[in-house]
Amino acid sequence: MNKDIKIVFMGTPDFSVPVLEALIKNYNVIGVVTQPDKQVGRHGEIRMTPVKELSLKYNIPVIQPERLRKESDLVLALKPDLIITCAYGQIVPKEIIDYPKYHCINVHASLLPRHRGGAPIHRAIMEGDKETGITIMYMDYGMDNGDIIAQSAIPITNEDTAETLFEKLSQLGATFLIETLPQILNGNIIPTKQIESEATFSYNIKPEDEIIDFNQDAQVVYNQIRGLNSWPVAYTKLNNKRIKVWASRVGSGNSNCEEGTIIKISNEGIHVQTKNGEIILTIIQPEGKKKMLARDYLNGIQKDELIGKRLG
RNA sequence: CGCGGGGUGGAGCAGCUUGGUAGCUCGUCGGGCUCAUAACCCGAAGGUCGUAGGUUCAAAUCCUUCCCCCGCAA
Repeated sequence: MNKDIKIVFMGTPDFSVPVLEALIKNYNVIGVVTQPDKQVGRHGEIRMTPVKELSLKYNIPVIQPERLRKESDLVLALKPDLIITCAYGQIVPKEIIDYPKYHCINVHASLLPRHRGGAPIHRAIMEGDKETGITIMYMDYGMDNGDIIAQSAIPITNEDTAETLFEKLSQLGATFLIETLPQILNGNIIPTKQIESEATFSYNIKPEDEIIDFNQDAQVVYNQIRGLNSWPVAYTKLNNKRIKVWASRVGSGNSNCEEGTIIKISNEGIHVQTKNGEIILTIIQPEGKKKMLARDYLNGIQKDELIGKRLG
């Protein structure tokens, strides 16, 4: 392996970890850039990013600029020959992109130019895509718009959730990068431009994206629920209290009730009317409770009072 | 000291205000009905009510300590 090429890795969440680990094992990673540690949880503990944790384990120096734009010299001081980014979370400034001899390479979790942006995995499922994949590309100054080096596609099954797809893609990202990197370094690959007219953006999940809209087809509701599992999890409201919905199934029942109405309860869960049929909520989490089978939830309440109620 | 909900047999809950035989819906086990069943009927096992202390003749219930789980906000 090419141990004399000095690589700087930039990444932040769990998704980036397998990619970084693969790099560390095969190449010479001289530094890691990740987001600053931040307060998290109820007690305001400070937690380091998953990428930082891994870096410390391998004794690799970590840089955590608050604003990379203003602290880019910290990165340049490492004199990287190659920079690899993967879900870093900040815009990489021009002076960094232009610096390394072997350029900046980004590992992105979609088949670009589809799903540029910060939430490609969630949105691929929410939009009902049948396939997605990993794109390895040269970074340019815009958002995920650089030239494509290589792509690897995988199917999205109807049972995939954001979590299962995250897992698959982050493993694929790692192996595919290691597989592709030698050819990149040898100059054996001719990058291709992205077709701008086919570009779509997958913005980060906004709070309102988490609210279940029953006024859509059951499959769309289903896609939303699995697309937000296991983070941040879709929710609706019952009696003005939040209920997260972790899992659901498109049922075969139907009624002429208004969308969002609970039309039936069964061993399987809570049947709710959508625009074109029912969705069965199977795993839920009422405010203040742990997540549980809808069936268990139903054991603890007066079932009759639920039928006919509206969610949302 | 950011706001709030909660810890009761294996699961989900009620009971706590107005202290005094442990309740409900499931699950499990046994039996019955049935061609059959996740359905129905009968029966059984299983809980020192998160922890420590206090008040009381008596505490799941009232007071205090601590531990743990969770929702929101950041």
